[in-house]
Amino acid sequence: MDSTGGPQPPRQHTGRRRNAAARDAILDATFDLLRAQGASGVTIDAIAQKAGVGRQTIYRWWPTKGAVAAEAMARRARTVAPVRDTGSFPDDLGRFLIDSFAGLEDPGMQGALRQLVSAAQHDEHVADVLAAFTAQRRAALRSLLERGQASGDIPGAAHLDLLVDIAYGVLWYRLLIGHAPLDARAAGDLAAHLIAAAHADPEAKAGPEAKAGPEAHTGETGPA
Amino acid sequence: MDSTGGPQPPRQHTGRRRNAAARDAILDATFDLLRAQGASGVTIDAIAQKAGVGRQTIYRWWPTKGAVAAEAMARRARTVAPVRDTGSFPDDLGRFLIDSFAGLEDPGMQGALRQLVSAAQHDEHVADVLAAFTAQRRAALRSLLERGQASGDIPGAAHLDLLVDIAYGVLWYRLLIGHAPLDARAAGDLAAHLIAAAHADPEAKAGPEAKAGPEAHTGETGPA
DNA sequence: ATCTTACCGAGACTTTTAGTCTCGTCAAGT
DNA sequence: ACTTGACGAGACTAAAAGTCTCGGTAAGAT
Repeated sequence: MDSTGGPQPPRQHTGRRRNAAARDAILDATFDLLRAQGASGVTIDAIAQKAGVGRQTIYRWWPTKGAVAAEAMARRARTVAPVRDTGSFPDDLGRFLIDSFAGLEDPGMQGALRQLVSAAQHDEHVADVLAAFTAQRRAALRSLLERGQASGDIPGAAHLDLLVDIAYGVLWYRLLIGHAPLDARAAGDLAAHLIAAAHADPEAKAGPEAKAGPEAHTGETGPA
Repeated sequence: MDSTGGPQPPRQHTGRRRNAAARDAILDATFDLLRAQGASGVTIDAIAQKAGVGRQTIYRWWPTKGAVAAEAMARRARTVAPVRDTGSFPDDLGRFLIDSFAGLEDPGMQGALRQLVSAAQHDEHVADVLAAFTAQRRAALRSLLERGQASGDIPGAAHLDLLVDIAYGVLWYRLLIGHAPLDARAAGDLAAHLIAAAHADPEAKAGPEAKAGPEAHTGETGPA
């Protein structure tokens, strides 16, 4: 525990300017608590005490506890799963998914991400952060798939958005339900599936009213 | 609101036997509150008042609030998405997915399921119910896919478990993030994808260490 | 140099809600 | 008739979010 900040490091005031050190201490303490003790350990009191900060200092800069936790998560989540370009699209795709899954190896990180989704369901601020984060990840994967289209590894007619949702759907579904592992083998299977599936005719024989008429979209994206 | 039970229907005691009517009233009230007001409206007080029941009566039969909510959800969720057998596997698969997505049309039901996942992350009883529910749904879809294998619509070498996770992964991912619709068109696209993907060689060209040997695991895959 | 402003840590305070405890009541089983 | 155990009601405790106030302190303006 205490991977970054100790319980109560002494710190100077900065007068009438916002204290960046206090801000960092709060976010670090929040992330550490989230990883170490799960959501139940993250209370405003605990954050304030671990960061060596008054509670009001937290509420001066964030509207709710969820907003603090969301920003603490988002700060760390940027470093995971870069898009690479080795020249081989299948390699790049497989590597991207393996990296994405490997970023979840730490049980603390798994728990933190689960809590992020959980909190997003009843805290608008968290929902915003989660939406932005997942959108950025989808965009990263989509850009990779578009490169695969350019190189001919994926046919131009493929439904890239569906492929992206399939990849992240499997990831989040297994993360939240926990019925199947998220290891390198799963990432490889998934990469193989995406490439193979894209090659199959995307306009293949569909179900009954698969090509549903204009009445299909109920009202764009649902609530939440 | 008040789709099933009114606020306070008078009810008789049953003496030293458990009152089944009280039990039903509690579960109905919980489900109605969940649909109508979301998770924030579901308090033990509100359930007890709406059901016309004492709070202790709730705690006599369920260990936590989450357990009540989970059982209330599970009671209703059984009716959705039956597996049909029309003789045409593609039709049956498309119909199953359309039914599954249609069960989420009601925004109240969407919210209720989101709350179920959310609560499962910090309540063991809810997690158990959610695991059992999702496992039952996966088994239903898997049995359908196995019939597709038997009929030759899906090759025998396909990874059925991955296909199942893809279908439910897309469903839950879109439900929880809310970036894309869950309508009949999406269900049709998904059904077409599953059939087309299964036809592509499942042992197709994979990523870098897709068929990972023992050394592929960077640092042992995490638990979960 | 002094004054004003705004942040800081601390802690008392309010409010909400989960969960416990107790009590008088009432009907089923003996 | 008597015992048992569920029932409705409500007081009670505990935990935690969020608000309010206070003395202290340093940056920036006069």
